[in-house]
Amino acid sequence: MDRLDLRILDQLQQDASLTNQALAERVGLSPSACLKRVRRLRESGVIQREVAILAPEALGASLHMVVEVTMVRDDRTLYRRFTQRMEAAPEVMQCYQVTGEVDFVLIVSVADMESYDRFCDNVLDAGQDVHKFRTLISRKRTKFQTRLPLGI
Amino acid sequence: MDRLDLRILDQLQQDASLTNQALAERVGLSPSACLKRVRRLRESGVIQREVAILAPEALGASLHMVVEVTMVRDDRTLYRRFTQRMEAAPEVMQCYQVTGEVDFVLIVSVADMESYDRFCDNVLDAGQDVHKFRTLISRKRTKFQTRLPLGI
DNA sequence: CGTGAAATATGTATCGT
DNA sequence: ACGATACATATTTCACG
Repeated sequence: MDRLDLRILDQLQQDASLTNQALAERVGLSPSACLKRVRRLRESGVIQREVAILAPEALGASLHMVVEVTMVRDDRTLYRRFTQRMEAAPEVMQCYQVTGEVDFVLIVSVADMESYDRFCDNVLDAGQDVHKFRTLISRKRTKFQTRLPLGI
Repeated sequence: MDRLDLRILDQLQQDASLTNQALAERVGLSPSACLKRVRRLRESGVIQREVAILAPEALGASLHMVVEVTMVRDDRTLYRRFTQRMEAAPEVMQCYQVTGEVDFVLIVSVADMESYDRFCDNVLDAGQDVHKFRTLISRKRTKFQTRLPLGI
């Protein structure tokens, strides 16, 4: 993966709707050479997928929560079951396993408080594996980006 | 925004590289009708942008931090300056303004601990507005999705 | 990696409901 | 106002140099 690949990736991180022609021009390649690289980057898994980012406010999913989860005990099997449950829950946008007093941090998106209450009952408390959790209610998501710093 | 728009959005949330033809077929519209809707959804800002999601591990940006920030005092101007600083920092992927004992939660992506130390010095501590912060080091990001639950 | 031609997709105009 | 069909334009894709 060379400088050209990194430039391609950085462009696509910002705008994946670019045509291959326009992308090729920006990075200084012919369309065919550029396409070959993009395909290789997709197949190798560096480009995981291409997605549309929607405005949460326009869709009634504008309530974001940061949830700090502490497990009942430190146990691999318990952790695996928990992460699988989070994987299956559509409200859970992100799940980080962290070090320290807390075991997991979740980013959860819901329409309203009732939906969040249901989430707590049906997903968080459903496994007898969560000892306690603390919810930080987000009044405002002031930044949301998916662009990783590639250092180029 | 009707059921058809929601189906279009949910498809594009999952895969924005779908051709308009394939998308039209999936939602049961003619290509031209589908394209009109997609264009409208883009122009109205419901579709904010289309981006490539990259594998952080493949790019040496695999260290994720959850940072809880407490400000020196509750002050609108201070908050605005802080959010602007976070907006400008490429390491800050997300910034949530939250209620409770903590004022902000950040999701930060860096290559290594040295980069994170530099970030703390040059960005977090640079404004004399942060009273204290707590870093939760992520050992593993077990889920990362951008797909909002649209309830369809 | 680049060129050029065939295959495909996008975008537009027009008509019908 | 919205969707379908058909046509013109643009893009993708592949064989070859």
